[in-house]
Amino acid sequence: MVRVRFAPSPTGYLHIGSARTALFNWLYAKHNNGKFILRIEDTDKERSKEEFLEEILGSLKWLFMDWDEELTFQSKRFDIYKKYAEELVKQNLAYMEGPAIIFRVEKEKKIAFEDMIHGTIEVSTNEIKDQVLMKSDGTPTYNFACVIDDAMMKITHIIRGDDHISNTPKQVMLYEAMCLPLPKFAHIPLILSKGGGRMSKRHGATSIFEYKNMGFLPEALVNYLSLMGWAPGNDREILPIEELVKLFDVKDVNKTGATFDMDKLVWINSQYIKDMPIEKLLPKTVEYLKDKKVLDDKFDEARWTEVVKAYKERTRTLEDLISVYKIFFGDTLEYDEKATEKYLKKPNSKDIISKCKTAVEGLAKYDKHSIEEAYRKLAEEMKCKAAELIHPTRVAISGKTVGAGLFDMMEILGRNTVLQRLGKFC
RNA sequence: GUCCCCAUCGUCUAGCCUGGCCUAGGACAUCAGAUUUUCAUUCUGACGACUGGGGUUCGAAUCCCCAUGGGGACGCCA
Repeated sequence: MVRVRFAPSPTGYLHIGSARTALFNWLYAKHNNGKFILRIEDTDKERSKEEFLEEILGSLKWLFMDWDEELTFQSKRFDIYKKYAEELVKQNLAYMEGPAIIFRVEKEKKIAFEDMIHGTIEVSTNEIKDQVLMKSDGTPTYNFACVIDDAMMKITHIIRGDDHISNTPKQVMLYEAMCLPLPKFAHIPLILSKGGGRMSKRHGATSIFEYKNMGFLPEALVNYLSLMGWAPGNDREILPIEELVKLFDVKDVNKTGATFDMDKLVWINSQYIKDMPIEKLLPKTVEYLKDKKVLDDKFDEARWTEVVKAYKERTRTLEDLISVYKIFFGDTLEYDEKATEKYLKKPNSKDIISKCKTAVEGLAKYDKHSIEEAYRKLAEEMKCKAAELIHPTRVAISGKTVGAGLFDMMEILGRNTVLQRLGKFC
């Protein structure tokens, strides 16, 4: 039975890199019908905060990563670590230095381990100095607690970032000293930021919830993250999570660091928005607008449904929908300056708009087909292209040159609003 | 500095293990065309890479070595 773990330290929020590590663990567990377990590495009392834990768990849930079994907190296991450390002292494999307990490293030895991604990695113990196991304050060090916990939790595969490669020989020594069974290791490449160097708080947004805030769908983020250091083959890129579970194998993860590319994430997000059925997408848009405090008492679900249908093809992030909401539910419109200049302030603009207005007023039936028909007819009468009517109308009723199909927009807005907005430019 | 890891288009990657099918495939981005009432949609096309040098071999992106470049680790942080 495969048992993997994700072991965050609640000293900060969950960022892209850790989320990807968690995802690879989760995918590996699901693919093998194994368990995905969470261990909270909160040995640093000063820096560990409850709110960070909440944020980390919330982020994992948002990304569909459910975990098995109860959370393990290292802070509750100090006496266990101490017992193991004292045993090592008894065997003379470690020694006391004041209240601290330190592991004795024998020189001139080779420590080798098998990595599922990198193959054999070998290091001389000459590179490793004696290792602190228990600190003077009675808390265990990372490398020590990690080994004991992984063994006690019967973790079979340790999938973690490349940056832990140099910790591994130290841990292997401890496994051997305590006669604990060695798990399999897989060190996955780090995610790098644009300027080179690992993703960090300094380089752009890294908290998972920030991506939520920017209007990304968790489905899209999971999909994108899975493609950082791994590829399913057959040139496939858009894969639902079930498909990822089916195809993922940690052996196929590559060794090279991957640079995070926002453009591609945005593109994947747009694909998810475009292809998501309206029933599924709608609640997500509503929740997003609520979170953003954009949704107000003018909201009308039936109308919003029509809006989303009309716009989803060209929506890249949920954030795009904020300005769209304002067009359909706001009182005052924000006009794009260049657009007004081009379409509403020309000498003949007033004439065009008032003719359009008259045409809309004269409509027996108000729906997109009738409106279109009227516009085409009017263009014919005016001996001009329909586009010459359409562009000014679009700017007048939405403030923008871009958007969904004009006649869809007009139908959704309703005759009164359209007339009122056109009236401003006659 | 020492040790470790890595090296295919600007970016993510396929191919590498098991050398020939690679005049190196796909995607994002960029640019150009087409369609559309607009484009932030869609479709076409263009641009664009095996880091360098040595081997091994009839043959190397693929195997080996060196150099270079990038990343990581060297905490009583995790």
